[in-house]
Amino acid sequence: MNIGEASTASGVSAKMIRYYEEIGLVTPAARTGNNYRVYGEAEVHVLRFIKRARSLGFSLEETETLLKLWQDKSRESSAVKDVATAHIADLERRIAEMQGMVKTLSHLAHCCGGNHRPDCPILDDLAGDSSVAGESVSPSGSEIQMT
Amino acid sequence: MNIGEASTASGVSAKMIRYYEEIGLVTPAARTGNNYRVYGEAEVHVLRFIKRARSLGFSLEETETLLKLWQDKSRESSAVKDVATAHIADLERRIAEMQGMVKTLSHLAHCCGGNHRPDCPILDDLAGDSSVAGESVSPSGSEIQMT
DNA sequence: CTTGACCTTCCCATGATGGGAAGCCCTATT
DNA sequence: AATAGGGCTTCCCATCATGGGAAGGTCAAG
Repeated sequence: MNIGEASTASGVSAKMIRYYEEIGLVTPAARTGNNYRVYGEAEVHVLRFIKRARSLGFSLEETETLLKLWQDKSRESSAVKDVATAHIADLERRIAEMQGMVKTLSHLAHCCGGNHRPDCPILDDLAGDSSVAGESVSPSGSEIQMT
Repeated sequence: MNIGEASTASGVSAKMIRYYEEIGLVTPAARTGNNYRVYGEAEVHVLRFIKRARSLGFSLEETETLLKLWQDKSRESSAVKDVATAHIADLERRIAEMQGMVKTLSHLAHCCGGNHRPDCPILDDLAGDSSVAGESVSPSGSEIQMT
């Protein structure tokens, strides 16, 4: 199997397969006489593993750890679970961060007329004129209506 | 005000202030005889605007748009609202994507013993052996399809 | 006049991926 | 056989926003 076929079979682009080899994530592929990389089912399986880990948001570094654990038949499942748990925590942190942005922005957008007139609470907030609800949408009072 | 003071006053690192100038996000600062950049309140205000926009997750490109709208006294608030609304949609898309990952991972982590034994549903999933709970959580790919 | 804290520009690195050029190799069609 | 095409190789560059650090100029205080 050439790199193109391995790419199709694994869903990983040829560019990335070469890159993963370069950074040592996968072991260098064997070469044919014409210097083409050649792959077998085992290699494609590894590439699909990486693809799946990436699609779950694991970094290449985490993916490498998981890959090694996968290949280590005497691993302890707790080691895998630790990696996953840490990643979940990181995802949740980032989700919360973005949800905070959405909350603030939704509030500001709600307060913005979105019409032909120039006055805009969104710009006011960005400019620091937090007469609207600067710094994280004050939960209690300040239901300011402006149009 | 030198760049260091402007940095402290705005919360934007000196490195980033120079970079913003380089890419044309802010107008080049005036220079003193010794070639030092010099800043006034207006410039610091702009930097704080950028800082705030960045903290709400706007890209530098979006920030530039917002900055121009801010400085355009005859803007229509709808233009601002459009930028914000698009950004909210993008954030929500990314949040949903990450929540999908968390959902899958939480399920897998829940199923994983996390003990000294090697068998691990997390690795099984990554390896494609989705004998774990009949792949109801993630039908092979928590990626969001865009078209 | 030295020391240290600024400032300047310039280059490099990150993470993960894509784009593209130059050149070699193989196969199929003329 | 010659040529066209597609696939492979390596190498360099770009992204996005930020930081690190070197080499050297400048200024104020001791």
